[in-house]
Amino acid sequence: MSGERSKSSSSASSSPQEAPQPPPPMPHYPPVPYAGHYPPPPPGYPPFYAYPVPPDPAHHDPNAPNGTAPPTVAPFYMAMPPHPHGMFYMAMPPAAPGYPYPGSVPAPQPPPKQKRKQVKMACTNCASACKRCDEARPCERCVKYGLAETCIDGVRKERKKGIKRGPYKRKNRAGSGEDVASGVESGEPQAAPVPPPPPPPPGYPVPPEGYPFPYMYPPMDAQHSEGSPPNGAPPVPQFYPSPALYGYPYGAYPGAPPMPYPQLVPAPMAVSPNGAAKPDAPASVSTAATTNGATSPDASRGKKRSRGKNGDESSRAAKKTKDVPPQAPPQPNGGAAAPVPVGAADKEPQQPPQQQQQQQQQPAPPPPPPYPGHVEPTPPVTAFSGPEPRPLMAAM
DNA sequence: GGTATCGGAAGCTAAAAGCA
DNA sequence: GCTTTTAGCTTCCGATACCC
Repeated sequence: MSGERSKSSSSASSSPQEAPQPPPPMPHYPPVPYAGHYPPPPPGYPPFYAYPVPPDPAHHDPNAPNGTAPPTVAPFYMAMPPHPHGMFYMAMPPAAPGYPYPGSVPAPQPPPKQKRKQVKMACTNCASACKRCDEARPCERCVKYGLAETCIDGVRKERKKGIKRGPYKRKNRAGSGEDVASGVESGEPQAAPVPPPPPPPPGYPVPPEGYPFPYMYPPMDAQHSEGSPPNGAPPVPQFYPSPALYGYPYGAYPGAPPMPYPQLVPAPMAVSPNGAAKPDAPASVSTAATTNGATSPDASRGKKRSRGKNGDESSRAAKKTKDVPPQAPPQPNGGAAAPVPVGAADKEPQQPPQQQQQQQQQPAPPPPPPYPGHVEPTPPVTAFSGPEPRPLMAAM
């Protein structure tokens, strides 16, 4: 629907030195045929509507009890106030627990990863093989491979002493109100902090304080702008309280009190000094960006290894036990020197977020009515008596 | 199919630093 | 003293190679 959304939100970091440019023209999206799985909206319903993503059986909650079917969500209509023609800028709101993202983006709720347990001291056989050991002696693996008689504890290397360290930085403890640096130590599920609203796309003014995102902007292009003054004067930027305010996750939920559609609100003229949009930037916030050179867990996966036919313990022993070689089982095969491992060149390339666009092929609304210059109050969405209408945010 | 090899992330834990 | 942080060291996951 709002195909411009993803492009605009990420390009806001463009340098303010660039010359202001008009926003890209609003593309015309042909009406998408109805998907056919859901009943059509009733007559008179607001032009935007949507349905939840059908429950995906592949995404089974591992924490759910066995046999529990994934929750199903009844079809609902996504109400949206009539909006003006022109730029339609929306940013992705945070997810809320229990509700899927409407339409496109799956709510990122990875299952809690179980912490790896490791034994205090692995036996020499397991340690040399880098395999899981257990507390029993002989351990399970040694028994399996007939190494029970050599299954003994290794010797833990003594830690170096006298290592000087600089003054350590205090981490934030829960409730201390200090700098939030950790929080991961507590192990308790914490409410995800609401990210600050992203800046508007280049060329569009920053909304005034108190206007939550997503924002809707009327067109700034005076040539085909219905919201611009007729005398050729620059259009007055106006902000519209987000439709998301009237829907999930900002307040719409089954049983929520109805809220009226917003009125058009003039905003102070505060054109941002940024420049042109960069349409190639993805919309997703790159929280996974490693800024300190730390490698992500996945970055090392899938890496090809050249393995030197062992015998030469140099590489392994050099890494692991520089001075206390484990009592490794005899290696029968003689060894060619291990080639140097491949470098960082074979890191997995970043995957572009294409899934969003695919999932946006969803029930399409009829074209919105012409914008008359202001938003007329529309009956609340709860006045609709369709199949359990639920006002939802309109970011799709 | 199995085991061997091994890079490196994850985890453990003791030393160092900070605090009352 | 105790608590907290840091970092050295170990465990073992997971990928690949090799062998039967």
